[in-house]
Amino acid sequence: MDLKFIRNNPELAKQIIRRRNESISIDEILQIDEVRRKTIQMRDQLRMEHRRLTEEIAQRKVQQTPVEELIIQAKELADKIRQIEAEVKQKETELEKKLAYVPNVIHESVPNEDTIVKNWGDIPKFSFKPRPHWELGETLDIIDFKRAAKLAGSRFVLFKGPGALLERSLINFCLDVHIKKHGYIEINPPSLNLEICFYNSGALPKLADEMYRCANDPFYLIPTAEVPLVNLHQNECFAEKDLPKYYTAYTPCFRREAGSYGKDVRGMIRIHQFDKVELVKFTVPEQSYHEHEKMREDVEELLQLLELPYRVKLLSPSEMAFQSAKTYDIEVWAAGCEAWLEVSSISNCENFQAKRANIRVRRNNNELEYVHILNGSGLAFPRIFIALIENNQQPDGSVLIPKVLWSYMGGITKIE
RNA sequence: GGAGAGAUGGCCGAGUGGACGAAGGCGCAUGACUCGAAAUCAUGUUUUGCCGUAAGGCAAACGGGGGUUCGAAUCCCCCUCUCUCCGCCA
Repeated sequence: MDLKFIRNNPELAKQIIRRRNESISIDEILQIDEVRRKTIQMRDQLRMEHRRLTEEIAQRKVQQTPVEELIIQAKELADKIRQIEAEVKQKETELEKKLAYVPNVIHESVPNEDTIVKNWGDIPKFSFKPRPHWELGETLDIIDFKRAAKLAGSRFVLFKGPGALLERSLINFCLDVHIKKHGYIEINPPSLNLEICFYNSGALPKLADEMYRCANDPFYLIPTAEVPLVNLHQNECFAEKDLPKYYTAYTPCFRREAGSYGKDVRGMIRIHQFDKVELVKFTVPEQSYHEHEKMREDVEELLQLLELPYRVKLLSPSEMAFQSAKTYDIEVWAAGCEAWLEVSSISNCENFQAKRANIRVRRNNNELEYVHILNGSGLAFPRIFIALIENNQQPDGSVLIPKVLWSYMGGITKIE
């Protein structure tokens, strides 16, 4: 929601804030905006007068008639303008600060409660009690939490031998499907990004506590490749024929998990650094919901190829990310933890990020318009790794590798 | 890290204090000419904010920020990025 939207639809804006469980005050914003506009009018009026004076001075200089009196007048005016300019700037800053906390609109198809819209695959049955990944990983010597803790403390993981290979294979497999089959362009971006990029994508200011910040440099570690991918085209203007644009990137993702001390403490369901392949699309507005469904299919296809049972959840407004207008979460079943793990979140952010990052499209009719930007995980790995080894474990403690990964695993079909 | 050069509209490129939102060229759009096209000619061709139902009006912007001045693309300071050279390094 931008300022104009709020100004034209104050009641709707308030309703959206309520439904999303946000707390920013629309009335306060409108109040500041009104003062701001009045001040701008005053400023522009004075500037006009000042300009007239300046032009008069220039003319008189040419005609060599005296100008001292005019200069004194202009000087006074200039002082006054400087004052009012400062006021305008102050109001604008104040307003900007508030607007930074205004979330995106909600798409009409979003329900009030989280809704499961699809189930795929059968939950695996076992003749024995399936073990969780932290046990399996230790027995197979492919995950080492103790040594990871030596390096980085709790909530970090370290893959070893075939485990490291499996993680790497998963990454490559996902990238390859997106690149070769779905037409995404691979990007390998910096993992440290400038503050402005986080603001543009919607991570800042809201999630400041969730991110790692560099002490001596103006960077944050990215919590997702959504940040660099969305910002690739910062301050750019597409030609309509160049859209849609599909990007994918593998990056490590860093999250402080500040608000989740008691949650998912065992294993690697929730860790500070994890691998993820991300998808981002830039589209014209009228295509974005179609592209949103397509992106979801792209992600689902990976899970089907990996033979992991999953369900698709359409999120309610209070569960959606700040920048998203509509989000699907995809969750896989992990037999050892006996839980559905979120492995992808697929969002249409409409023009929210495009407005912040100033990314537009020159339409065929020559008009300028903000693009729509979508993002989705495809996929988030340690959790895929978890589901894979937990679901594919055998009575003897070994783990079968799905067929699609064999070539990536150098022919290994089983970890034992 | 040190030294130097640069950043102007969709692109190239001029502009060292007032007549510059910005010459000239290219590109693009529309029109004329043409059976049609090319060439040629003519006209047009940035964005943002504020006011206005609209037509339109006003203001701002020459990498970003600050300063000098009645007046800044032009002078001064800081920053960013690009290029060249030196140092260092996977």
